[in-house]
Amino acid sequence: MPKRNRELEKNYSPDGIEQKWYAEWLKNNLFDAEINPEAKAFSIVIPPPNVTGSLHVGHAFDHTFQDIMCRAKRMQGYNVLWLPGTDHAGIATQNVVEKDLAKKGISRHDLGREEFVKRVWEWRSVYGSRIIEQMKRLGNSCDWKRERFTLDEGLSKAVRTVFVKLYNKGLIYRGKYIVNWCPRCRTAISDLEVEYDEQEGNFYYVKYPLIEDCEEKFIIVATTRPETILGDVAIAVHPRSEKYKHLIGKHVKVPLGGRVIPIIQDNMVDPEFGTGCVKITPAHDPNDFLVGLNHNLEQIQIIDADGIMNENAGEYKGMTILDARKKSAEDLQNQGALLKIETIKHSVGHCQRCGTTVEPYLSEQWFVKTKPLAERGVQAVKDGRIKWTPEQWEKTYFNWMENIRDWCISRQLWWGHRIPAWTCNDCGHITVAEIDPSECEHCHSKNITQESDVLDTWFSSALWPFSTMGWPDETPELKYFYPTSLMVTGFDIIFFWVARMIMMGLEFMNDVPFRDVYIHSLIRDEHGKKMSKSKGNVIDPLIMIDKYGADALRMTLAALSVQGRDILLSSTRIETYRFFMNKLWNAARFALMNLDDETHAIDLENLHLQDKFILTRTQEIIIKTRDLINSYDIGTAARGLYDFVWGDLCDWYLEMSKPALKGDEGEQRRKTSAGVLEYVFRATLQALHPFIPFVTEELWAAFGYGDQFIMRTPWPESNDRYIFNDALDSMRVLQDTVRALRNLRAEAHVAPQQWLNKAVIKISDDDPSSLVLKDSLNQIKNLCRVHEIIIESAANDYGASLSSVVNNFEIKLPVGDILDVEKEIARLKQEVISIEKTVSSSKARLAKQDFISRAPAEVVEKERARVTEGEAQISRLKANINGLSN
RNA sequence: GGGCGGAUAGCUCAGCGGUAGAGCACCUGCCUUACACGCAGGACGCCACAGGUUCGAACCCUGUUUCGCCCA
Repeated sequence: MPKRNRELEKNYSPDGIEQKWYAEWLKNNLFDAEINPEAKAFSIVIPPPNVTGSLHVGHAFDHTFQDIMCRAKRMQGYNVLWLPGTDHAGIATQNVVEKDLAKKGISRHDLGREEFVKRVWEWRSVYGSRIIEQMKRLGNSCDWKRERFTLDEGLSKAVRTVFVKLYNKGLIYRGKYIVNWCPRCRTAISDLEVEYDEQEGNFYYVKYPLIEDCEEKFIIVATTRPETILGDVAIAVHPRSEKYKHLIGKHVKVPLGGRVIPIIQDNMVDPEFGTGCVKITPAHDPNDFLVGLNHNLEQIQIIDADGIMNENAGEYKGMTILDARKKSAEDLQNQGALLKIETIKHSVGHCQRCGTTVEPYLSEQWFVKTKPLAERGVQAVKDGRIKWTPEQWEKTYFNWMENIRDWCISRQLWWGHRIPAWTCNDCGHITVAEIDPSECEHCHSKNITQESDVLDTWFSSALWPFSTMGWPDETPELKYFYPTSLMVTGFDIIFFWVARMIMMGLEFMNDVPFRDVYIHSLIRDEHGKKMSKSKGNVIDPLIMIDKYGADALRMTLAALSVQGRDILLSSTRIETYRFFMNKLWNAARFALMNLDDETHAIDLENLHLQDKFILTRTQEIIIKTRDLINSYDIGTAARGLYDFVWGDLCDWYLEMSKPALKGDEGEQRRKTSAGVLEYVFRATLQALHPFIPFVTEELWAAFGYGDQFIMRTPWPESNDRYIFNDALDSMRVLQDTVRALRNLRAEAHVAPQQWLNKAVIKISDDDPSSLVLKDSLNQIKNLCRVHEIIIESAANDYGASLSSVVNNFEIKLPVGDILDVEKEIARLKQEVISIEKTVSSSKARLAKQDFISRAPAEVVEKERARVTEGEAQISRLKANINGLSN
């Protein structure tokens, strides 16, 4: 027998309650994944957040979505694994620790590699769990016992295995190429880690004097980077350029430095852009680099790794790029080589981590040859082995995968997976091995040195779906939970994670890493602006949780989520759902006040309209919510639950049940009503639980079901016996009637709490609505605060009345002297006009032969009914107007 | 330059072939013994523009305008 808690506070406060239940769930190991081949599995690996990070609202959304899925699937009988963890964020973490050291005046070079890495680990042990603790505040039901870190032992082993296998397959290579270089982080970064940004810049028109005797004395080249002129090795023109083709093969003098360089032809030149020819600086521009390779041009490096001009830059040596740019422009000006300067908008790359302008930099780096991997990745989606939601993102994925470029994976950092390659100082051979070798595999020299670079953090993230489950060992986890069921992430991360995980999963597991990908949109501020610390428009989820509770934040994020549109969040939005928690709380409080400690059977023979209505709606909502969650439409699911609880349950069902619950309709009715009430609340709390786990667990206990966690209950089953086909229609009749009557009250300025003596419903005896209304007479009285409702078909006169037409009947509210006749006539006339409008438009339709013959019969019928009903309403209204006029 | 998405009530968004919906904001009454974190009522929309398809279009098609985003 359930022991109800009838002592709920008047207002819900999440303080303490959320912490309490989270601790309880942990204590009872409710998040632990079970490996049980007898049962179906559902698994998600969390997209690992950066270990230096703190939970932002984007994470909160991403995690709320995953948590809803996991909690719902548990209730649906799956063994659920939600595997959490963080990534080691090479550049970011190294930056953080270096900044700390800098405060003490120490550089990482002072410490040396080994000591520095030790310090980073120390930092991680102190601060690395911050974001994990924050996830717990949100209510994440992750299996924390399986928490992983991309740099932990197991994952490092996986990284090494993958590196060696790819290298042996020829899919990893080393070479000197132009890469994106961040001079501040002093490392190469991948294409994906560069963010482009339109900037105003100068376009310098520079004269390069021709050496050979020609008609013209010089050729004009436009460039945004005059300082790189020092590294020019050629001028390129389009082979079919009318303007320049006669100059191909001639030479020019570089205006700075005075070297003589050739004029070459290349298709890459856009004859329409700038002056129609370009200078070629292979060491400092990615396009020029390729041109340089094709034409066997020299690569003159003039800028060093710190973004400082080097010895090849002559008198510019030691200058920063910007100083050199300024000085070169001045020097060109002074020697008359600068024709003009225009301002142009061009896109400039910046380091995603620190914002520094990225330099194209020629250096020795390691790359993954991605094409063969990408082909399989494309195939897996085309085959339907991976399904994208929303589907449109497939295109983005295909587009990237089909135009994929090799991935620069080496980073000139100390924090990360050190590349397992050793160069022989004697023969130059590179030994790549899973276990640190003691000699060169080629010449057996012991004089070998390990590569100092580490791997891109995302290299290890790409392995996350299987490395976290123990790969390369064959573990029961892999067998049971791989491929994972779902990957949930934002579209900004499709390439970083999703695409690379797919490639690596197919290559090493020979199967996709996840069956479904759900891509959600980004959260922006209330004005649609991207949240950023510098703009100061960041909504901190932890502050929101403190203020409104995790449930309110979760429900907000869930309800606002729509496919294919950014989510605009503001704290007033969260407040709305905070109010919803209170509404639910008070509805439960009301229920508890009206339930005894027994659970009563629902006597199907003893149900009233409101019972049938809410039972029917409950069946709908549990099915609909389940299906919507399973199709990842949590927004519609959350909004549906909100409307159900606030509208159907609180506004109508609870209000209508009050008399029966009080015992006004006898003991049998009280018991049955209590049975319905309890049943509905159980199902409602269960359906809400994945969205708002804390308050539902608290209320579940308050209802006296504390011997079992709601979290571990099965999803409510729908029951056909609780579906009453005409209950919803009947309810609509009742609702229309009540609204009309309330409207009349408001019209007459009757205070809400004031009881009126009498209202009259004029309805024909054979109208089916008549029975509905008669059956619910008590409810109507209560909802409208009228002592007596007369339902009759006769035309009795009750004196001066306000009136309203509803469907095929009429409501009159006798108000006597207080009736403002003129105002009432005006109101009724207004009503006539509006009904006439719809009637005439319906008539116009019905007059068209095409409509009658082509539209479905039911549509035509509906139109006819509209006319009949409308005309009847008009004549009633007119009769009332006449009555008042006399 | 290529691709994607949006344009619906003052704001934020649902709806996506059968005469427009919610929340917030606004206006009018109310502390009616679950809830003022509330209740009841109200006002507010040529559904961006122009064509087309259809008996019928906010919804489908084609253009245009405009605002975002991604890729080069």
